[in-house]
Order: sequence, then C-alpha cells, then structure tokens
Amino acid sequence: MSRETLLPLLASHVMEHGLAAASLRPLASAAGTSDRMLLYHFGNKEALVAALLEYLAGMFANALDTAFPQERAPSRRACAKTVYEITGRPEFAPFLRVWWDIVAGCSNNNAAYFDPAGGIMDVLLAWVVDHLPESDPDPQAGARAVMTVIEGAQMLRSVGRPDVGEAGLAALEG
Amino acid sequence: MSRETLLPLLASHVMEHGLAAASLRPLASAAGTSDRMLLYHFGNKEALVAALLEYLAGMFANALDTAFPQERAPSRRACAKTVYEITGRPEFAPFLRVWWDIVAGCSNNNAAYFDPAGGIMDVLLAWVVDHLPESDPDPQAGARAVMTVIEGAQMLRSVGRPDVGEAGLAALEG
DNA sequence: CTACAAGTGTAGCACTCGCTACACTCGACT
DNA sequence: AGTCGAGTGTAGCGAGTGCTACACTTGTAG
Repeated sequence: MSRETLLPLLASHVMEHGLAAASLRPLASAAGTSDRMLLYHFGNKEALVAALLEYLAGMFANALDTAFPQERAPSRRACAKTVYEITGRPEFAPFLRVWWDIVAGCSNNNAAYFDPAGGIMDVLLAWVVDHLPESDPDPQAGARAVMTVIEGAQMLRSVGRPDVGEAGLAALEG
Repeated sequence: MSRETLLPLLASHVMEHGLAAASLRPLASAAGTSDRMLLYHFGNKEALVAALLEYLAGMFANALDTAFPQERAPSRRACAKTVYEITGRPEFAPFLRVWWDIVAGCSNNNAAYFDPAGGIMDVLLAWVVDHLPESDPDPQAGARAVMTVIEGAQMLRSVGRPDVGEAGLAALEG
C-alpha cells in the first residue's frame, strides 16, 4: 500500500461523498487502511488533500479525453454547448461537486487548493483551444471566451438557474 | 435578543470567517450569546443557516444598490465589466467567499442553500436588466448573457485565472 | 546472527461538533 | 398570592476531528 495505490481509492471516496466532508477515518476505511497509515504516507491531512487534488486533476483530464468527441466543433458556440452538455451528464456530477468545493477552498485562501484548481482550468482551456474550429481567427481568445461562458453556465446550473446560463451560451458569438 | 437583533451580528461573523467554518459556539460568542440560545431562537443549525442566508441575500441586494452606479451602462459588455470590477473590490470579497460556499453547498444537495442561492441570482439578474442600455433589443436575454459571463469571470478570478475571465468579458457582444 | 529501518496495529489525547437536561429568574395574568 | 411560560446559564453527552505514543513485525544489509 503506497501513495500510488491509495490515491485511486481515496479519490473515488471523495467523488462519492464530496471533498468538504472528507475526514481521515472514513477516507482510510474506504481505502482499506487506518487514519494512522494515511498520515504515515502523506504526512498530514493538508498534504494528503494536495496529493488528492493533483490526482483528481489527472482523472478529470482523462475523463475529458474519453468522454468528449475527437473532432473540432463547428463554432465557438457549439464548442461551449458541447462541453456544457457533456459536463451536465450524471457521470460528471461528482467532478462538479468536488470542483465547487475546490473553488470555495480557493476563495477561502486555502493554499493547497490553488494550484490544482488553476491546473484543472489550464487543462480545460487547452482542450477547448484544440476543439475550436480551424477557421477561428484567434483560438486563444476564443477559448477564453468559451471557458468563461461555460463556467458561468455551470455555476448557474448548480444553483438552480440553468435557463440563465443556457441563454448565456446561446448568446456566445462565433 | 431576538432573531432580528442576532442576525446582523451572525452575518458579520460569517462574512469575516466564511460560511463553511461557521459553528455554533464561535457564532454565538460573536453575537454575545451562547450556542444554547442560538438553538433556542432558531431550533437547529440548519434553520439558523437558512435564516442567515436569507439575511445575507438582503445584505447583498443592499450592497448592490449602494455601491453600483445609478445610470445605465452604454453596452452589455460595459455593464458586465462594471459588475465585474465592482465585485472585485476588497469590500466585496467577503460576499464572494460566502457565495462560493453557497454554490458548493448547493452542489452537495444541501437544501437550505438552494433557495437563497437562486434568490441572490434573481436579484442580480434584475439589477442587470435595469442597467442594460435602453436600446437593448432584448433585455431579458441580454441580462442572462451578461450574468453568465460575469459569473464565469468571477469564478476564474477566484481560482487564479483572472486573464481568462477578462478575455471572456471582452468577447461579450453588444 | 544481528542491527536497523520501513511499515503497521492499538490505544488514546485534546479538542470541537450539534444538541440536550435541568435548574433557575422574572414578568404577566388570574 | 400563586401559576405559568418565556428566556437563560451551567454543565455535559456522545460522536467525530487531526494527530501521536508505543509496541510490534517484517525484510534487508552488514
């Protein structure tokens, strides 16, 4: 039982029960160990969470690659709608739940959350750049515009105002 | 000491220390009472949080009215940029911190967070409708587009990617 | 064979959590 | 004068938190 074998088990527990509610003993029993061993391997809880977030960022990047179509979208708006639709599927709900916990952690100046959060955004941004139409005049700027609208729409969906975010998606030019 | 006199004191403690970290005893001592009395007045913690969120939504609506300019913006994009700039000021940081805790709570299916969250979004949406240019062809749709971009940009700023969200604001048409 | 370090189980510490039991004061109403 | 209910202080319960002390088993290197 090393960090590497532990992390997938810990990650799946967090995906199921949320990050905010993750405490050592439940985490440990989900991974078939004891809190004692978790601390032995990771040092303290903060380091464990940091390792876990890094691992989750990798999982998210993988999930993107497998769930999303390979071909480019015909327009910026179509690209945004595709990401929005796919991340709205039930299998992505755990990711989003953890994601908002991460955002809240960042906003509360929790240092361990900051780098993984930025990394996840960078992964998603790069994915969008690669799926914009070839004809896009400025893929960097386009991807940023798409990202902003997607994230806004996701948030609005999370708080029960999906119509607002979807109108935002529809208004994306290009 | 009634609910009404308690709520402002509780709210200011939450604004300072965050919602996720709010527990009865610190909350009580910030309000000059005991956890015992908080439960006497509100029944249980869930009801207390619900009342608190409703109160915070009112505070937020007030803050909008006092901090934001009265006149309409010259364009959708200008409107979005104004809201983004103002909510980026230090005095709004506590609101945003609490806001992301609320979003995370909604995403974790915490029922008490859901209605206040929607209410806050409705207040902001109504404010945006009233500050779009008179010439806007469709203020409802315009406000939704503005909201979506604003919220996306705010989230990206919270996780350390302000440039992405600002490019998204700049790409807003109209 | 021995010594040492990695790994692990048991037990517990000091603390915080939401919540409750019980006794008490005090003002209002009969 | 007596009763009752709203409000309040003290004290504590049982559960959970991150983390640690200590003893123990291994596998490995000298």
